[in-house]
Amino acid sequence: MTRKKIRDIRHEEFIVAALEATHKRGFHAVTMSEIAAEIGATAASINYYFGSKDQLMFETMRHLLRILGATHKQYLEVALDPKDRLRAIFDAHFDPRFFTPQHCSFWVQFWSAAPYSAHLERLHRINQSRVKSHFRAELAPLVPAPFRETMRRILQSYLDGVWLSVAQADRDIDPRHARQEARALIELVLSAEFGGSN
Amino acid sequence: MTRKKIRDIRHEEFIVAALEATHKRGFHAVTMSEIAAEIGATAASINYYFGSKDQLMFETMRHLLRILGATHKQYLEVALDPKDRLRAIFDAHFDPRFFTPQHCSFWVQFWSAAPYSAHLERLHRINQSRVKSHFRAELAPLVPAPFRETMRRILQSYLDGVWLSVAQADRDIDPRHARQEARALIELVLSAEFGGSN
DNA sequence: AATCATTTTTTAAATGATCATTTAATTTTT
DNA sequence: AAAAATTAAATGATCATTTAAAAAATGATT
Repeated sequence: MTRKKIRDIRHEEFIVAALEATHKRGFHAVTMSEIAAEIGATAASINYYFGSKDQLMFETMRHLLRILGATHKQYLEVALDPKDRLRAIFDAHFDPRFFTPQHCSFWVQFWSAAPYSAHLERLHRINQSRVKSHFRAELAPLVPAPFRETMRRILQSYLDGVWLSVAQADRDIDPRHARQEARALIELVLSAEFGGSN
Repeated sequence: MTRKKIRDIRHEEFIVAALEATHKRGFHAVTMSEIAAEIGATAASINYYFGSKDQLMFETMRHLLRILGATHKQYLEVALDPKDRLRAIFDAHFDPRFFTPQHCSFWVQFWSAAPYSAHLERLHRINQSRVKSHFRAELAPLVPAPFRETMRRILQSYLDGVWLSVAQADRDIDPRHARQEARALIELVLSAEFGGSN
């Protein structure tokens, strides 16, 4: 059978611990000991498994990106038309598995810090261009080319902004509501009178 | 004459230095010495004038908020109709005096860190409720009550999101363009068919 | 089952580096 | 001369990381 290696178990445990501890104490303030304490371990063992604090944070973000990617894929599989495919991007980001206080805190703080670390910035660039091309592809059949980039930037900025709000807890976490609101924005964007007839 | 006190001169110099150094090195990574070096001073003098690093950062954010408030006021004074007043919020945020790489970096990183400090959080709450009530007031004559909060949250999230993008430098700083795009979004929001006819 | 050598995992303590802040003295201004 | 501004150096605290040793798991051999 697929008996899990200790290495894999700890890897996952520490990532969950990193998310929880970062949510509690902040991305920069959180210490190795605090993260380790979440699962009753010591700081040294984090280095045994991850090599460094930075690497743990890096792996934690990759973990989030994997969840996001898998969720997005699921939604795309059941999408019936172009509008569904556009919604799938928001549905994935606002899926209850992904859209949690812990994930939002980590997400926002990680990306804020990314411009100051070559290692993190690489991840940021990769993710950013991935999201950008998804949006472009889904908007292509829905929005005329001259307006497409404007609409894409509006949607992407909105998406980023929701996280910032949530991380700052001036808006409750409510995946269902976040989705509804995203759909309202999508309707606005698609109902725009694009230059011509009406 | 209004001869400036040394105290006031240094106060402003250090705030500019904090913005510049934070932009270069990151909100948490930046050191007192680096900030002081921006104006050829030493770390100790920051404490002489501000008492602590935290307090300097706090005062720096208040400085940004003062600029924003004054700019907003100017735009409101020349606004002719409700739509102009709504635009004024975005115009102020995207004014060239405010919408700079330095300010964006500081702004985003400061607010990301705010939930983890009682001192900073207070400032955040005050500012957040100020912006919220501005949006509510300006949307009141433009959007029917049942849709107003949704539209407000869309606009506010968008506003937050633009900063996040800019701080991450995957979008160039271009105040004129940012304004145009905000106006496009305002048009979308106001052209929505609110419930009734269709 | 039991033993023991080997490997893997874990930890306590040491290390070393970095900083914000304080202090006491010096320089500059008034 | 007195006050204000500035600094160099000391202080003390915090941490990530390393090291060396201990504990736990593994597995081969009886």
